[in-house]
Amino acid sequence: MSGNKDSDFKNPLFTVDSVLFTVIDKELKVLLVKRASEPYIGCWALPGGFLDIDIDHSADMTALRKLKEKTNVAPQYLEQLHTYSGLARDPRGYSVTLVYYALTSAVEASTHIETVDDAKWVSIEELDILPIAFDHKHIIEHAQQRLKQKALYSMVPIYCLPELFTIGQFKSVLEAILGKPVQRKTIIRRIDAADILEKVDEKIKSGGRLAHLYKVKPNVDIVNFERNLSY
Amino acid sequence: MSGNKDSDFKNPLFTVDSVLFTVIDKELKVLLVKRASEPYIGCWALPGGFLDIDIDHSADMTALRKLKEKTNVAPQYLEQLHTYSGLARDPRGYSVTLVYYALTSAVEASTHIETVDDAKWVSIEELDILPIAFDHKHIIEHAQQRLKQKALYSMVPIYCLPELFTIGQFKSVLEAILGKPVQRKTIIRRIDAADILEKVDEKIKSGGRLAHLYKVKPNVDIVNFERNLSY
DNA sequence: CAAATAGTGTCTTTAAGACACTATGCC
DNA sequence: GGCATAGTGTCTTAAAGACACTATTTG
Repeated sequence: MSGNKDSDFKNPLFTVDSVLFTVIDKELKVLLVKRASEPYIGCWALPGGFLDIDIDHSADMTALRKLKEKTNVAPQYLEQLHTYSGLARDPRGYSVTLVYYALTSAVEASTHIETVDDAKWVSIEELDILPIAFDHKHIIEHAQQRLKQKALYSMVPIYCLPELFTIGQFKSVLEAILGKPVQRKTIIRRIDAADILEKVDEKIKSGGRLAHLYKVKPNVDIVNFERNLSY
Repeated sequence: MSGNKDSDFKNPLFTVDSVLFTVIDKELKVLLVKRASEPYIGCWALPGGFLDIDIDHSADMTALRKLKEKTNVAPQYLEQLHTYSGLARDPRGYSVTLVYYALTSAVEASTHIETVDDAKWVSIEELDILPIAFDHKHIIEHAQQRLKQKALYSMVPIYCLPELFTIGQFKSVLEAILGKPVQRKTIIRRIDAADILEKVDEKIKSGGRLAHLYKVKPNVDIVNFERNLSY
């Protein structure tokens, strides 16, 4: 029953946050911003904020808008993770936070991030030594787990890559996400089966033999495979 | 950034709804309740309502509480589906609804439902001919799709079954969810591999040879398989 | 030529699909 | 016995893992 007569409820505060991932130097990174106000002032937190009903057609817009403020670009992939709620998560009172997870290519987003000092890419290991606000460390772990799962059965990790990329780069991204080696052969087979990438008529140097460049075909959907990579 | 100083935003109305599934007579059914007030008075809608910050420790509690009001039992399985938001979904204004999907065994829930006339099990085909409130038809389709996906790679459909059940019943549930036949052999292999069910020392008649009864082992987690059933 | 990375060939392994077969209960 | 459902055996098929092999580029 969406909505009732009796809307004179204490309505909880509703916010939207995002866990934006990318892979830099074969390491999985998360975008965090430094809090400028209490509580948790000076701590690092997920980018996000209040849904503005006048400009955000939906919560997706809120997530994109807040991410754009920090990175100056829209992430290549955005999906809802979970909605967290309760009294204990924020000292100011009962809160409800819709969290997204998102993927972007490092090159596009990083130019802008490097110019500001209240936002940075944080590697997963760094999370243990940085002060993280609210329950955001827990949320990031949850998001990482979900991304890992998604990497096992879909092509979504390509959205951590720039428009043109090589199989070797894709392999690095997958290995950063999964935390374990992946066979080149398996990746090639999946690229073949998914049929959502096309070879670009261009090659790039990579330390050895020149590598083919690939890009995502226009207007393709996410493809799920019937079989996972092994855990 | 969960929360800010400036909480003087027009906060959207936040509600929690659930898509409760079960399988009755080899048909997938959804629990709907008849709306008693405007808008969409007399139409059928998903059970749900406002989060009560005084009694709901989290949104999960809201979903469970509202479902218990209608069925008198807690569903065996509950998971977040998606959060829907926007201006167009409710004529009264901008709304944000966290939707869960849930599974229950028909026998436990149905006794109570049959005593009230504002709640009933609706089969998926019936959705086209019943008047459905808000965007709930779309939400149910989304939930059904997700349940289907989940049935391909996990054991969650067992939560549509009573405590003790046979492989034949499990097969019926799977087939109702997937809308296509499934091999008994495949189910048996999965039960074996998942190792979360145990044979009960009891058999039940089923029209032919007596069937073994199974139950879920205590304190087991959801198991995901590395390979899907085929689409 | 050596080192490095790109890309192929192919054998093994795992788990599902298909389907024939046996088993057991009720009429 | 005959029907219906339970349950097994086993061959086929699909796709990942392992890994050796060839190809191409730079130094």
